[in-house]
Amino acid sequence: MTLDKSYNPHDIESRWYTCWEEKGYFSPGPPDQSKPPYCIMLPPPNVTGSLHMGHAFQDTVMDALTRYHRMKGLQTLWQPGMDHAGIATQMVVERLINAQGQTRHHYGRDKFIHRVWQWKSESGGMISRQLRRMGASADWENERFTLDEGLTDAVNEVFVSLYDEGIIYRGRRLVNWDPVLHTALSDLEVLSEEEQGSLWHLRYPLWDADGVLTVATTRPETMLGDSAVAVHPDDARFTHLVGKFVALPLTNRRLPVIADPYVDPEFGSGCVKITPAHDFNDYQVWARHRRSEAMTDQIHHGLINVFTDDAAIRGDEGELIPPAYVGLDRFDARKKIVADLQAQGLLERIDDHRLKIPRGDRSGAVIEPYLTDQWYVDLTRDKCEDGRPGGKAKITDPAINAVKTGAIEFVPENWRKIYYQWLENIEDWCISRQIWWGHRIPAWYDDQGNIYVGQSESRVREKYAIDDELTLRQDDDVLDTWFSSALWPFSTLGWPQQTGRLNRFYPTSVLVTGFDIIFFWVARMIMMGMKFMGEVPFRQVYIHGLIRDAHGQKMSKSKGNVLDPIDLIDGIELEALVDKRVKGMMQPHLAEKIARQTRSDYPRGIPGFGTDALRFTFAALASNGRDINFDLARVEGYANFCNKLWNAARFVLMNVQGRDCGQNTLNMAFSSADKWMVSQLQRSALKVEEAINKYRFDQAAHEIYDLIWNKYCDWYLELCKPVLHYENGHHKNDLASLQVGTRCTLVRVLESILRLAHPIMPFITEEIWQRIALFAGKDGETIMLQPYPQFDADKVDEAAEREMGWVMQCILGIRKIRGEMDIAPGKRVPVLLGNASAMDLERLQRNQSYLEVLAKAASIEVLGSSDEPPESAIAMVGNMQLLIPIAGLIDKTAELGRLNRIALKIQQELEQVSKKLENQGFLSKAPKEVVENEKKKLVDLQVKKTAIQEQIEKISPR
RNA sequence: GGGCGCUUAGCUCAGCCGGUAGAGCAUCGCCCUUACAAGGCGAGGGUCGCAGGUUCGAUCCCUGCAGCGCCCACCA
Repeated sequence: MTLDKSYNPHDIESRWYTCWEEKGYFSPGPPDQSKPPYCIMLPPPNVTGSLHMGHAFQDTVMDALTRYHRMKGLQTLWQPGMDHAGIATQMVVERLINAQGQTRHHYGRDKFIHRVWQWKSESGGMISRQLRRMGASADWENERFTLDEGLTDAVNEVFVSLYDEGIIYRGRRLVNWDPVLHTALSDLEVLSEEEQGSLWHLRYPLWDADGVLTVATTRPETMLGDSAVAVHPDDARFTHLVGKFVALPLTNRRLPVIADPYVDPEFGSGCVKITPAHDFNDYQVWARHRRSEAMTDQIHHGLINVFTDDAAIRGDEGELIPPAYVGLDRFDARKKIVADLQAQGLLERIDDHRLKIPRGDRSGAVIEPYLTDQWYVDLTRDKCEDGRPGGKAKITDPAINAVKTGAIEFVPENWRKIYYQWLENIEDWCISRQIWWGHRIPAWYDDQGNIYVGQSESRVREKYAIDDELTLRQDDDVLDTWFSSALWPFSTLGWPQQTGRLNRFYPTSVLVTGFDIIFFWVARMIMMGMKFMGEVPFRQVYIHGLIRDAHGQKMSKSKGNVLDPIDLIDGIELEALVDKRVKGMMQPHLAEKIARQTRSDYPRGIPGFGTDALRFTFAALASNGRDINFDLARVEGYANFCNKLWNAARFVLMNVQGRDCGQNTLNMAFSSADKWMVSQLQRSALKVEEAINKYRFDQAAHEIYDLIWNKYCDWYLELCKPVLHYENGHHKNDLASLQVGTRCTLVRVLESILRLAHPIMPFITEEIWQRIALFAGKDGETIMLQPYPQFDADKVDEAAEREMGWVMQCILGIRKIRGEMDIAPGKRVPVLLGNASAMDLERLQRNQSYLEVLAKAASIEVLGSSDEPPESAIAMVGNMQLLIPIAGLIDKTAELGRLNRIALKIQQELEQVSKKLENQGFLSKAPKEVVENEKKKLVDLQVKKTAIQEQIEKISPR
């Protein structure tokens, strides 16, 4: 049972993960009714997806929380699963079959869906395998998929119930239409970017008079669907034309000139063409004027839709659309229309113009506002005046209140505001998609177009008493993927069945997610949770930042700066990394640049750091919810940290194996160092716990790092050495009696540290724990199920802390002189103590061996008040002087330089402090402790100053 | 147009209730000391974006400005 000479993450990680999973440690286990359960829902990744840095980070946080609470003894569930990701997945599979020269229409709906399922079973589970590599202790036995039977039941149940209540409705209006994917999208799936475009100034001739009215537009091709021209009511340039008509060029229609405050007189020509079927604003203007007398012609025409599903000019609007344009794609139509207008002298000019172009988030296609029938969730009840079916209050209200009342808490808090703003300005949610992969809308139609909504066709026939003779046809559309995601916190737990899991784990404890899906997902989960469970879906929402590269750039394929978490764990050769980064890159020059950059950034590829190092890095970088610049150097540093822990464990094992380390001894003696170490452990345990409770994983990680490296390794292990190896030193008798207590402390503190670090670094802590637990008097199958270290005030020992503080100051003082004087570390130096108090002498008595070993002191002599010390280098510990004689050891000039630097620093501080103390305002208004503190500082500095000054004089050449 | 955030060491970031600053990495010395050179010991490095204000005292609170970033929104 020894540890390998060096830390090798790879074999221990796969070994322990398999063991944990097989033994069922990830499942929640039996409930402890005395404590509340703890539950986290994994934000379901897309089945198409593979693990990226954002996931890896998020999973680290969730797993750390899960392991922490499990160790705290709570019944803990981390619910995993995957999302069917309708559009994304359909696109992936379509691309596959396109490569074989087929389209989904060759397959037909059923066969295509079958093909997608087949694809899912072949290559869908990659991300869950990768999650396991991250050490995720999720309840895999109950993994769910949004298209599972149970989840589909939940979706149908919710849909039907909201429909029956009038909250879901079907309506014909403008939607965001993706002409490439041929589907409607919700507002959220449309991203507007500023792009360079033009503003065309078009002349519309007056109908009954000479002259023209110039309209400015960014979309000249939609003019075929114009219904009016609008000006501002107060715009004196045009008041005489309001109520008159203009001729729509290229057609023989006349359009009314209307006045509407929507128009900005300052912009363009001050006249706007109103094209209600192709612009959301125009639609509203039109709606305001549709019943006016001027619009009489237009009522006859209705809304003129000029596009097909592909955004080409349509031919079925009769004579409204001139045949010359029919069938042209929108961008070709634009060119032809502009050219034709120009030929007729109706193009006044073209200005360069920057404008926002809406694009589909998946296809990148320019989105068209398009008039179609779609299904909506009503989120605006009290804002709309048209006659939608009645119902209760808006379902956004309880969602807003859940946060306002504090039932749900955002961490960090400021995301609340963003959440409110969005929910308060929301439009109805378009939930139907014209694709095949997803939950088919549970609505059926008869030949008359009547709508019947129910869980299934048979339920519908029953519910509406429809005869079997009557043919019903199910709606072809599927639901927005986010509709099913919105139900995730309760659908995965069994709803609509009232299962034990549902009762036990809903509401869940915390949702861990990125700010980018607050709207897509978080808000909708809260809405649906409040509606169907009558209770919040989670009590806290921890919002984390985005993972960027080391210099704050977003990671993206086209920038070639993407890191794959699995590569950081396993390592990757340079050539493989280059291949990966340029594969599928369309622009060759970009590929070349990325390849060059990659070769220079990672000349030897990326070494494998192991999962624990990666996880620790994520934890250490996770401060306060802001974006995270991921620096590879940090992982390297934390891999070294793992190695440090590993070697510390080796040291401990070497010293406790086969020896008495206190398992059977009752009355052990403990040294001050032992007590100090135990005391430090308490303080750290408290800080780590507080940090985790605040989601400050950076603070938790730093505390653990500091405890292990600085306190345990650098100080405590070194302090143990004189005791453990006393045979080689003096003070034999004193130290021998401490050996058992030291071994005991050594191994027990290590064992506690492992438990403390386990939520962040599960693998290395388990591996070591298995080897040392027995020596620490622990048994158990796994560290995973051991109790988390708890702060114990009784084990805080302030006396020991003071004493060790003194010891450390002595050691540091001597080391400082040694370091700055370049005295070889192996060389022992004599040390003299001047001006030592009785307390100093007592402490020396108890701790002399530490000074001898850790500071490499050859001898320690106490000077009497009348003794004249030799020329020495000096360091101060309180009022006591540590002196190292110069003779033969130290360069006098160098020591003088050092002393002068110290003197200067003291002088500066002294001036600051005395200035403060001379300030009457400070003395009278500052709190007493602060003043006292400054006074004490002043005295200390003066003592130090005098001693240093004397020393300078003493060794100065005269 | 509205909202949010950021600016601290060469780099990446902490910094609580206001008492004039810390970490990791990088840099520079000295060391292969029997856990660890993936290491040890030591050192240097900051006008806390700028300008005001409040205060005995401001990196911290307030106001303004500059720069950077993000989110939302219907100027054709």
